[in-house]
Amino acid sequence: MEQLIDYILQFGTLNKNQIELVLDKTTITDLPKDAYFAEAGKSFKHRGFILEGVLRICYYNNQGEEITKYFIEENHFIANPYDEEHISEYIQAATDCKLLIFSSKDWKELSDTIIDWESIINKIYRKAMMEKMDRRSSLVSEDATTRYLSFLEKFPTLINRIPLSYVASYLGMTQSSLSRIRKNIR
Amino acid sequence: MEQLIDYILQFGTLNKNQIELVLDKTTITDLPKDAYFAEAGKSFKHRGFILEGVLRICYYNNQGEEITKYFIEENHFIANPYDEEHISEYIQAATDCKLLIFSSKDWKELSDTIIDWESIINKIYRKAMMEKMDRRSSLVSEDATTRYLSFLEKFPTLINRIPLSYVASYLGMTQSSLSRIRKNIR
DNA sequence: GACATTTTTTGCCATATGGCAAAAAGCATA
DNA sequence: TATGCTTTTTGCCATATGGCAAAAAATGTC
Repeated sequence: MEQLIDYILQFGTLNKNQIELVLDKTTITDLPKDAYFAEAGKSFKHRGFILEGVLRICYYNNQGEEITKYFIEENHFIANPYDEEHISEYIQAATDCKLLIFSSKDWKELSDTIIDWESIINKIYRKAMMEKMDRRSSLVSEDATTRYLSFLEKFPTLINRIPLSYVASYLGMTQSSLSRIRKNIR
Repeated sequence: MEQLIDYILQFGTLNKNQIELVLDKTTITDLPKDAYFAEAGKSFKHRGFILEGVLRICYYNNQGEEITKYFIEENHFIANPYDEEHISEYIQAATDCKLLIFSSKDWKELSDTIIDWESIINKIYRKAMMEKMDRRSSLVSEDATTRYLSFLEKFPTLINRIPLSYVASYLGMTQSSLSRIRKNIR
């Protein structure tokens, strides 16, 4: 579980006891590919940290198409982005994942016990949101080929591990267009 | 300045003294259309709150095109989204604006004095980021006409107040395409 | 290895959007 | 109102992307 601590310590400091406390609260879990970590409309208050694998946030747009809003990578936290009782989107394992889970009770205990916890988590949250925002933003202003190439740069190992349809909906193009783009690049 | 307080109180509670303190720290300023509130590469540590008007965040992409990343509306805070010493984008008045400004020193004082300040601000920040993220996200998966129509819904009064070029770059299309779409809708 | 199932690629053609330059419209100022 | 400047619209044509269905390839299961 060093991974988790290493990651957190990039954003603030914790002493030995605090590190113990955090580790104490985690439960390690496997989430197989395609399984949901959270489902739209259901209660979702726990938190997770990805040790291995990639998850995706997705929803259905007005035309009923499934859209991948963003991917969450290894060494990132998973939380309800709206910080509400229920979640409005799906959080699904895009590959087999190994996660650390915090129950909402344990998480609250961490906030109450570790003085800087909230502030550290907020730094992490901000950085993560801005990253996703920027990525999304550049998707709007580039052509399809450029979008795909930046995807490859950002997620170099992902393309062979998840269905193309996820990538296509993330990049805002149809799967056949994506397939043609891949052909042209070869 | 009731606007500011009303807005903050949606996210937490402040007592009379705390409200006084916050108001004490604000300076009211006019920012004329096209003026910059912050410029890429420069130091940017102060904060603002928009009483009237709309600002936009923009940057230049790899092809040197100016891209509007998002708009910040009335009754929202303006801050360096990366929370760093320097800013990497431009924050520009899209219309004449009336702002409340907090110096970075004053802002820090608020954090140090008002126990819940950070937590309130974080809630505000999260909500704002998620809104922008969602908006951006739907831009990727819709066709140009739909994107324009949702823009009109989200910013009903903006279209006649700012150059079409800002809107086009925000929506990820050329200005001539936007112009043609407008023609078709009429 | 053979089969069923899922995922990816391809062909054909329709449509949407882009690029560029000129015209038109709008706006400020004298 | 005339003038110059900026913004928006338009025409013409090129190109990119979508839609749909079938074929091909990959994957899992017995």
